[in-house]
Amino acid sequence: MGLADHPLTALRLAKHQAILDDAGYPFRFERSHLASELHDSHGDLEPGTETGETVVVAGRIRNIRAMGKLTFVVLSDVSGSIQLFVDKRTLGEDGFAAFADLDIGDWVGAGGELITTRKGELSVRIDSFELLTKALRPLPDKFHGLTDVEARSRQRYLDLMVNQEARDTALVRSKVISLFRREFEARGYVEVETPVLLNQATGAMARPFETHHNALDIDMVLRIATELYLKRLVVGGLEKVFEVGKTFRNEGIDATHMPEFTMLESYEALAGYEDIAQMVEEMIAVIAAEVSGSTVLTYQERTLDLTPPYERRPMLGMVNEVIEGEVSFSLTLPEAIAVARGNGIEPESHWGHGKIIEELFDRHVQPSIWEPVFVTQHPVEISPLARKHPDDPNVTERWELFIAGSEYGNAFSELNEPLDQRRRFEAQMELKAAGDDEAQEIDEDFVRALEYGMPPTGGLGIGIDRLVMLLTDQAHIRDVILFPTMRPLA
RNA sequence: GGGCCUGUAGCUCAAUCGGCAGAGCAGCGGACUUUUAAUCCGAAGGUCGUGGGUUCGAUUCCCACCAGGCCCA
Repeated sequence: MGLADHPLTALRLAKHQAILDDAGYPFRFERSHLASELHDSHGDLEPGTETGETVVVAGRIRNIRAMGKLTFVVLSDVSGSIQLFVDKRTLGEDGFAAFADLDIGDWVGAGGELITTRKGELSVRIDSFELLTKALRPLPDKFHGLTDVEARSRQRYLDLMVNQEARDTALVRSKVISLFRREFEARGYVEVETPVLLNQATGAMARPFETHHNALDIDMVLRIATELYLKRLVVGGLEKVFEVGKTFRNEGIDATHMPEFTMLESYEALAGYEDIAQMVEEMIAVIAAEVSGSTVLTYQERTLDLTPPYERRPMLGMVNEVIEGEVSFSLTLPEAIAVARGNGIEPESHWGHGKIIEELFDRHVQPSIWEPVFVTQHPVEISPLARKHPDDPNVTERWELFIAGSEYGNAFSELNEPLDQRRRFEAQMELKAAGDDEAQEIDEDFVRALEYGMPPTGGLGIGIDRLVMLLTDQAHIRDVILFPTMRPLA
């Protein structure tokens, strides 16, 4: 149905067409003040004040209260809103009649004296105005707004227009990324960009999106991590690099997963995993304090303390604290499988001790974590890019940061010994052959890079979306991503 | 993948144990120079998600499909 066919839009369209047929719309407009600037500088005026100060504001009409020869308008801009006091005496007969043609949703620029009304509301008593853009469609309900989850995601522009929370979340997200950049740069890191389009998906265990390059006539995949490319840069001598960008994993969608998400990865030559842990807890504390004013915040109605230091606890110990029986690397595989089954997990044929321990952790430990904890010493079997722990060759120098039941970061002392890296890749390929479709493939050029010598290096990955969820008290990843992946309509 | 739930006017929501589908806001006409979701009067506005089936008659019952949500694996 076209705009002309609907009673709510036909009249707006006719007004719009009349403007197009006449002088058209302005290309630019000079505004003297944002709404918030006026409130900040004139917050405490007595009712009935005439400041004598002339200001020019611009924004979208959010509400109109017309009472005969006087109209009150709520005009909102990026900073907030300001009331227009539109009276026939000031604006004149013709201007007042023209103003009556405006609709809620229109963009308007207006100038006049800054006053307060009898009730004390700061207002611009306008003596001139200009329609900047006509809204051809009506805005959502001025009181109830837009609440339908689907509509809010599909038409994010409407969500942003009418829901303050949507705007706040978008701004916090921007701020978080900006602060990470500031923090990394302050530590001497340089921001780099690595390829999104690859011949091979490496650096994580996940299924990639597949695509095709026409000119080269080759199949390609979208990256599932930036890890191996960033480490090539450390080999190249850049020493401290980070990248923040979109990563893609061909998986389902739920409260904490989106196929397209934003990951931050960093690599620092000469650093170990504990150095990275200290850096991360510092950064999270700084960012939380800057965006929410405190390192103690409320998430989903529970208090959460992000004040460092965070606990460090080995994964195996946490698992054995809560499961029936005890799992360890000294068990035979059948014994380990029996422990898994005794705890409600049916191991797949390609699982070893390490995978069993991880599954026990995911099922029985992770959901009950609330305060931040660095879970350390992941099994080698599930950590093909991490360096083995000097005290225990079954586990690695690795941690994952868990908060409120979810994973927020992953870091390790990077495996830099090329012969071991090749063996680890080969073990992954055996898993793949055994039916693990998320096992990694060998990246020959990455191994070759290691053969030129990578210094001891501490690496990190942080899921930006989830961190923003935490800092904005959002329960769903779709609410921190401006345009979440959705099925097309029809 | 399995289970449960939702889809009705632009928005937010009702209702119909199967018989002409309702309200508030928005919009339209009118009154009003101090409103704050303004108020008052009036007249409008619907592919009841889509397609089948049952029935004299379906928004309502049944089936399939589409989109979304919640829980589980």
